[in-house]
Amino acid sequence: MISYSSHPFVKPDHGMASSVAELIAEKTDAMPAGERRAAQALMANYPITGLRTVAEFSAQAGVSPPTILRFVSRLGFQNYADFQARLQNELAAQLQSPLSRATDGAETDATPFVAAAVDNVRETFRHLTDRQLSAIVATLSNRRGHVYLAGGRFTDPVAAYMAAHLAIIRPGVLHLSGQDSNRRDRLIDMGRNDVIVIFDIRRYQDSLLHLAEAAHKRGAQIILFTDQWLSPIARYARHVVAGRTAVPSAWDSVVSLLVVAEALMSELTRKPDSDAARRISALESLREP
Amino acid sequence: MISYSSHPFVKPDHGMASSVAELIAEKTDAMPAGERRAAQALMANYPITGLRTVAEFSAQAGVSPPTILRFVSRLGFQNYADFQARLQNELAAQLQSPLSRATDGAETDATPFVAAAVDNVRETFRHLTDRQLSAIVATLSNRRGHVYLAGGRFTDPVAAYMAAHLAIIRPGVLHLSGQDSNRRDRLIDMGRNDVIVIFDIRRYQDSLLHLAEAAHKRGAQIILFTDQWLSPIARYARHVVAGRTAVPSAWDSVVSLLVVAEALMSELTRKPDSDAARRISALESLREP
DNA sequence: CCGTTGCTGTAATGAATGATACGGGATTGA
DNA sequence: TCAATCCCGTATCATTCATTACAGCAACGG
Repeated sequence: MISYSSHPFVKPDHGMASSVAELIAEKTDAMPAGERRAAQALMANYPITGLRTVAEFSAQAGVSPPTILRFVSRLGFQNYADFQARLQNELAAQLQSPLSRATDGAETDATPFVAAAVDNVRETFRHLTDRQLSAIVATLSNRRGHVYLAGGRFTDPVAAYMAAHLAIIRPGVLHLSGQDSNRRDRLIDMGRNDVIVIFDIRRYQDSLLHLAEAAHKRGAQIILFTDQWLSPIARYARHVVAGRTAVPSAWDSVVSLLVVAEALMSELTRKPDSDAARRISALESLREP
Repeated sequence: MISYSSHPFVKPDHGMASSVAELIAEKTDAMPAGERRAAQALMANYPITGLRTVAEFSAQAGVSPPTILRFVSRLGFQNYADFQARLQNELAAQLQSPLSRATDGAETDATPFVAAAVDNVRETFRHLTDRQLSAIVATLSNRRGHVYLAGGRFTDPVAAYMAAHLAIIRPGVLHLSGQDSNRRDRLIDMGRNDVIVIFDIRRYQDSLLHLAEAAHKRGAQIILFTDQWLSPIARYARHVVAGRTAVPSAWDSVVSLLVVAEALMSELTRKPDSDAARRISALESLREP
């Protein structure tokens, strides 16, 4: 497919070690395990952790205080104070010119892949109206029937993810996992009040089409998550979410579909007539004692 | 409207002033001369000066150390440590979403949720170096052992998604689904050449920690996908991917972790010494005839 | 002009921090 | 498998830090 660069994950290279972050990136390979944990903890929320005390730093990294000191020493600093001074100077310089950094980040994304994924999400939501989303939320709120979820080869995990949340928010949620037999058996229970959420992106799977067809004949409402070229299931679907899936990769991306699913779960939980909060606390009390 | 769920960095409110800067603006008029000089010095390059020691702060303001402490006390803080903690928390919150301001000026995103998700993805990759990603790709390329994948309550689908792709790219891929017994049984097979990919975001699950611990003891390399607050598994991990998961929702978002996983799969497939292309076509010919 | 009040700096103290020496334990190579 | 090396954590030390007490000083009102 498209090869944007001979080197993987290319980012703009600012020369060598102009910042502590780059210094760490260079040397982290040649570090022992403990110091590498320190580096990872620091990079996880850079540079705040480095501004705290050695004890706090070490606690967050899960290592002993001396390991932190060895870590800064390996980076080339004479003592912890010098290290912190360097971080503070970087921070000061960064805070003084927030605009230049903001435009830097906004224009050139980390990698072509990330840029494409972000574009996909934005574009997906640009083509989704609030009315559509609200309608789907309303459909999923209907307590008079069950909600079934199913997906294809690569989208079934997305269905499972959505089912995991939905099962907490409301009762009667069932994830129809991979096996066709399992799906067929559940079909006989489907009726007019039921909803089935199907994820199907290219290459569209016949088994899902058959499932949708059968569910449709039984009167179930179909919510379809597909790509921008629309699965044939769209013919039977009550609601269609068309997400952008193209990325510079050999594989398609389901990120945009996942964001839509998460946004729906968020709204569903926020809904006034939803007793999600009560169910969550009830489930937690069931789990702990 | 928006309920930012319980958050490690959320701190007690010291009145109606939302930030220390506003607090100073309110009270600076009613201050004695020396303390006012302290306030001015702090505001001159906020908040760096407040993060230094009392002695340095006092030197920069041209007053004595006790004056700094009286200044802090007048702001309502009980001691200097509380004051610095508050400043650090503000800074952390500000650094966590530096791009949101940039998107404010440009195009406003469809919903706060989408904006947060996009920021999360960008921020996650800003903290991930090329070298880290390449190292993970290299680790996952090692054919001399197996690759196991496991996840928590909501992240297990992400593990499954990654496993679905990885199983096509290379042999020896195994998704350790939910059941602990299943996981325990597989542990005895793990050795020095094996890799285990674990997804664990808050609330961190003990079962995953035990799994990681055991795998680590057996010499397996751990690749950890977690949130920015770092699962305790980070202690045992060879590689740590710290994704941003905070969104204006009752649930956390795994979108950033998914994007990282997809980016890794993309690179892994593109790799020159990967026979992914051959495997893909071979598998397709197995399915169709 | 003097007494009072309030602000500020110097000095001393106890706590907490960064730094170091040492021994156990894991890892690596032969 | 064994030995050498390196790594890491516990315990300890010296230092620095924040904090408090106290005295000098200026400002203000009587």
